[in-house]
Amino acid sequence: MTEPRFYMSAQQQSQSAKKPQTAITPTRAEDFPAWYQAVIRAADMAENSPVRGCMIIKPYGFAIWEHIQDILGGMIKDVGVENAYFPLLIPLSFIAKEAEHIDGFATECAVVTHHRLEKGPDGGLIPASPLSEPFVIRPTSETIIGEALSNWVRSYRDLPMKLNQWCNVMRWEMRPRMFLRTSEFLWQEGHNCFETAEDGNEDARKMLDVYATFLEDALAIPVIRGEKTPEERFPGAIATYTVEAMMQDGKALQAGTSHDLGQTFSRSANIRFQGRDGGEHLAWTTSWGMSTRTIGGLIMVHADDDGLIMPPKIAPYHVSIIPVVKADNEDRVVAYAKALEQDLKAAGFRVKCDVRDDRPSNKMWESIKKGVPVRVEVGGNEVDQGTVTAVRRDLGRESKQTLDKSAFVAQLGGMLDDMHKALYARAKAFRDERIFDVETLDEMDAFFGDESKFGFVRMDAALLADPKFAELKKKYAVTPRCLPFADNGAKAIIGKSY
RNA sequence: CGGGGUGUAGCUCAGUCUGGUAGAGCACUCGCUUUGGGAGCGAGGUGCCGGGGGUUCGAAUCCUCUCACCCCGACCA
Repeated sequence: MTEPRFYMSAQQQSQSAKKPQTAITPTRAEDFPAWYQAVIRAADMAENSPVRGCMIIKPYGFAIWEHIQDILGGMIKDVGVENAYFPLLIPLSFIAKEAEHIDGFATECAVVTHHRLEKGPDGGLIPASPLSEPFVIRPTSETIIGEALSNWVRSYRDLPMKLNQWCNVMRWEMRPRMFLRTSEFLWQEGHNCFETAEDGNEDARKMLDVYATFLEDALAIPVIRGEKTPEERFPGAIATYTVEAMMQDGKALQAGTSHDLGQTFSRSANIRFQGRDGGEHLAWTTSWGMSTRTIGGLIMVHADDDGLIMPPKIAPYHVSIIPVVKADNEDRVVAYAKALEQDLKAAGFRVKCDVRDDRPSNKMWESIKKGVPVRVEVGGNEVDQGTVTAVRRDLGRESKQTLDKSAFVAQLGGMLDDMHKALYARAKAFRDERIFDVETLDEMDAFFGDESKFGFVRMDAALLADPKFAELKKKYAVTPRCLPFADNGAKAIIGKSY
């Protein structure tokens, strides 16, 4: 890895020449996976727990998830879906009902087999009473929600029925990674139920659109919308739709999926209704989910060698205020900073006024590493002049400007909008420059074989059936990410993925 | 689940080959001087050397088992 493989503006490059020390070591170019872990720690988002594959999400990381819940949750309700909650434990017999489904999930299920602990001979505790039927800790809830729907759906007048739950799920992962693939993770899973095949398919596509809109408008992550190939489909689905994003190492991340389940689960769960024709029919269902993995994507799309960069709409804080005090002006500066905090809060912004007893420079670096969109410094000069000095995280110190306090409060919304657009544009340009159209599998071989190139290949979807594609897939550990809607299924996007 | 690597202070790591009283930088605590992109000087605290078992007079170091983390695969809505 000799050339810089990551996005750097000329400005950032000159900066790094001046200041080779980055807040995060190693840098993206040096060791991307280690950089990713370091960003999470530096921003105090999460850490590993005593339980393998299960992470502790710390307040700063969880605040991001809460904003995702607020925004995405609102969008889900806006399309007529209601929230509910279903059990964590699923009877083994439910999971076993659908053959293809259990084939897909069997290897990653955690199973609860006992319900009581007793003192063992060594004084330790041992599970004592076996359950008559083991439970599976939900890896997803199609089966148990299907069971409920079979009771709730009687007539075509009950349809559509649209449910969503925010919950944790467990999939026993062989290779866990913070946020990206943890054994326990948080998500929302939606389960909708319809009268006709057309209604179901239209819904699966609509919910994918909700995800795409959310990712682009709230997280500033550009996505490719498309359909998974049959091999990549959700077990039991007749079609799986996906939104794929490109990380700064050129790998793909599936940021949300939506499944047209046809009648697979209504058949196994017996979701029947009396139709307009008086006859009995199987319902058509969909399911769709987005998880805390998205937070990993957020990091890998936007963060830089100084740490996180938060898209303003889901940033835990829009602004951090850093008082720069001297011995003789501390009271005045702190009072000014707190007044500014109140003004900004009154204007609807999320603000952190950092009055801790610490050096201003340390507070600034913390703000940078946490990716707070706008950092405000107020000291004696600002107090005297009634101004604030503001810096945008994505642009760095070069963007430092001093504004009249009231003008700043009035302009902050616009600054945050601009930053959102800039993050999106930067990520989109990065991605678009790294999607390469190829005509043949030899060209695909040449692309993935070239160390200096990384990203996605786009090619004729018919090439997926060529036996040589299977060889290349194995050789480079790449997979078809999707058949983009934009090409009406004629093209396939190929890449490495998380 | 296969292959490889790493576990030593809050963090990054040296020390392990060749066994002999536990180390550095940063961070932390106190004091003074400082304060607009990671301050300076002085003083101070910090460890079941991942865990169990062994070899040895003596183990961070050697042997063995185990756990965790990281990487490459396999697997994976």
